[in-house]
Amino acid sequence: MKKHNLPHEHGQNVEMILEKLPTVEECKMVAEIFKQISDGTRLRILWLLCHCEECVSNIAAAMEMSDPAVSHHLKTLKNTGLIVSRRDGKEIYYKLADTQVAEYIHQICEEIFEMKCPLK
Amino acid sequence: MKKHNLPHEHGQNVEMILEKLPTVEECKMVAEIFKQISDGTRLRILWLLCHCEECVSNIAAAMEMSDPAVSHHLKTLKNTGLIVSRRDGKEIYYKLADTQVAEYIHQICEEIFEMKCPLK
DNA sequence: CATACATTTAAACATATGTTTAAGTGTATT
DNA sequence: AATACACTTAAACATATGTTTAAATGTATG
Repeated sequence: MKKHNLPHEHGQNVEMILEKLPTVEECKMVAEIFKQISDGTRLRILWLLCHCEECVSNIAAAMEMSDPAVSHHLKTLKNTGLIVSRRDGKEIYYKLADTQVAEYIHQICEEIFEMKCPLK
Repeated sequence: MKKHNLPHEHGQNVEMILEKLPTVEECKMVAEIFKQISDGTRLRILWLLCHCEECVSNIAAAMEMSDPAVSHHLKTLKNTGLIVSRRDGKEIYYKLADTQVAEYIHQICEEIFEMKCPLK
């Protein structure tokens, strides 16, 4: 239980809150997940993979982006464990991972898009 | 309704899904929100402001960071509308904004920390 | 086994991001 | 009005990130 020496003392009980403050390491880990959907392109790719399994060329075509650019994003999404891949012949298919975190991010995507675009 | 000419045709009905694909602009907007919690430091600051209203010096002390660094993050959080500020004398207090999106991000923070740290 | 296709890797680049240091602004106190 | 305090701004910097182009890898097909 670390003692936080705050320069100012106001009425509130901040010490108690600071005891529950997540550590720098915890925050880094969690932020890493959100970093995946902090880029418009990658969020869009992830949205697609939340709704179907697709190969790289098709994802690239849907995004109107180059294959290497898409491949790069797929790699980071995969490294974070949000998506998985399988090879079938010449093609490699990507889709959302079947994990608690991935499903949670999926849910967040659905909800936040509804929130920002209430007319749809 | 745009026609997406995909290079490959697999069994699934991707066209129907692509019609619902959020636009580049929508994704950029939404990603901008997640960008706020895609940095460990900023996520930690936001966590704190989800739980109390505090002045810059105290936030900086709690984070063990310099005032300007914290001030910079507060500015971007404020620009995105996730936090608000008020001056009281010499000090400026920041806290979570009272909006649907801010409350939603708050909720996400709580849940994801529980998810990543099930022992707490 | 040579060729074409699907994807990844690597190098190069431009841009964005987070932090520091120093200077500037605004508010209270004497 | 001079000083101290709280905070912001600006400049400078290092690092990270996203994209392109070209080359490399892996897989199927004639």
